[in-house]
Amino acid sequence: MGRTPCCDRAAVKRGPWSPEEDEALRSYVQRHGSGGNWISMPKKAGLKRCGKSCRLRWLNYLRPDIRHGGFTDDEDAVILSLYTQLGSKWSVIASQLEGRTDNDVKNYWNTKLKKRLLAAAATTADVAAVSARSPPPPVLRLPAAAAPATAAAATYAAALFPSLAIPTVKTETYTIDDFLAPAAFQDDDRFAAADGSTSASAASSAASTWSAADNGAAGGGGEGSAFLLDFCAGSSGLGGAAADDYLQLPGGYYYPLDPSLSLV
DNA sequence: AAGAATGTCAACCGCGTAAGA
DNA sequence: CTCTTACGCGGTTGACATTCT
Repeated sequence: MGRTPCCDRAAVKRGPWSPEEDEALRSYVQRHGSGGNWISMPKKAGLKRCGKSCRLRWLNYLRPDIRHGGFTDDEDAVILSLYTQLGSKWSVIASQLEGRTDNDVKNYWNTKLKKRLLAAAATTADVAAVSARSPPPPVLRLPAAAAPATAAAATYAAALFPSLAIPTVKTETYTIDDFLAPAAFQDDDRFAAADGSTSASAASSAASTWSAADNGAAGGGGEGSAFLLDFCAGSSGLGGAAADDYLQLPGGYYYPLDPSLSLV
């Protein structure tokens, strides 16, 4: 039992697009747009393709404002920072990079940036020690219900890429039950809790109330406990900074553009 | 030179969800 | 309110290119 296919697979062409198909799609979309309906569009454009395939081809390759390859250091920093704060929200991350698609960012992360991160971790003794306690690498998985940015994750990224400015802003303190972190973070003294205690002590105090089943999004292999995280969210309490100083992200989150805005 | 291994990236799959009937 | 349809997204696959042995 599977989901009903969006189109008749036997009747549509699949695989790589030919230049002729590209031109047919490009000229149709430029003349008429998608018509608000990608499913019916291929037929109108004279293409034997699934509508989803057409949409993907247009969004990821044919759009005139697309840039491919050649990611800059600044883009690396944004990707790294947003990934550590938001996780694999590729569409959100890509929306902050002009001309980049979610597919491009995702591929770039999976094939290059992640490896650089691991390589950096391997050459940094203390970071490597953290990684060794909880392989795979300590990517923070955010609670599905709240998904706040995390200063701890940004701090970790800063430890790996000291030359990059990875800002965070603390606007509110949440209770220890609200946020969970991978085991790799929990007994590392560099990740201080908002109340001034270390994450280790915070984790220890909360250990009795946490279990792996409590939050499947917590990651870190299932072991571990909660710890208090600083985070940036919401439009109130941005420390008096102008709204223009922040990227507004879906869900009411804000990403500080100026490193000097770090309030943690 | 040839085959194997690895890297890259376009494309596909299927799920969640918004919108409309 | 329920059901259907289409869109958007993240995860995964597979073809092709490149590097290694």
